[in-house]
Amino acid sequence: MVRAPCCEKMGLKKGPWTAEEDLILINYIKLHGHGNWRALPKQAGLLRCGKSCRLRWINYLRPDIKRGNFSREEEDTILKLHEMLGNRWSAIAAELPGRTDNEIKNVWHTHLKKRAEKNHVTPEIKGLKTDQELVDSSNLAAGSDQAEERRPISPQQCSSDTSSVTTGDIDISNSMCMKMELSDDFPEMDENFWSEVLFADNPSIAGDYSGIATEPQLQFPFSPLVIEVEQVHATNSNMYDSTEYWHNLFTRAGESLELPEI
DNA sequence: AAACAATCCAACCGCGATCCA
DNA sequence: CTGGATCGCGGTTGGATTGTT
Repeated sequence: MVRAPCCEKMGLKKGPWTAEEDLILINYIKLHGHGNWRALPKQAGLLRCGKSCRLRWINYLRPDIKRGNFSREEEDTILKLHEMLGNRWSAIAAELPGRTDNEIKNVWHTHLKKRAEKNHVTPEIKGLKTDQELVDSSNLAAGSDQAEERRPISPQQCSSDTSSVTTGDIDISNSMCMKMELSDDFPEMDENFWSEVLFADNPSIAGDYSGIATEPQLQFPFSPLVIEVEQVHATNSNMYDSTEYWHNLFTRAGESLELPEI
């Protein structure tokens, strides 16, 4: 059997996803689910192959995705699981809620591999091990040196443990992942934030995201959804990199609410 | 300030597994 | 049972960003 390569058909787009495409995909899956990835792009009106849509959803747009740096605990878990399972990223990801196999794979290759090699506890393991090997490697990992300093936070990434920014200012690490500290004139980030502020016109969308913005520091991974709220149809996604854009957006969102006394 | 190197990570590719007619 | 269609996984790539000289 000869398989036709993915996206072989002419006219299918490749490369980075635009905000509009993200929005189309999110809205389609919200309404119809994703029973058939192959058919999804055609039905949703996306010029992408199903594989690309699936990857984008799984690795980036899913509402339960946890963005930001990996905690020390998560990194240790990855090191231990990799010791036991080898490069079975999906199996490792299954033990880390909100993390994707792709993300774990990336963090392994960029940070943890070096750490493991430095500690001499994580030889490259391919495929399954025997039960006894699993026991042995687990014991080995449990006794490994975990006293290494936490690596510095990359300025490219947003994180739940970055130092706070000036009140009212917005720290944007990239267009899809921003973090801010609340100012006094900003709506409170509680479970109603998504439905009352960002999705006032479409409360059904808010439900899946209601748990995201409940911390004093808001983590905001879904810029396309904000775009929907603003009904902005930009052709240049670079505009979302603008600090001014986000500040104005949130200021306006706050003004639209009857805010409780803070 | 410019050039170059290093790093990061989203997205792609190919293949094996699984489903199903 | 067979084989086409689809899914899911792991490896890899390449553009963007950051750091260094």
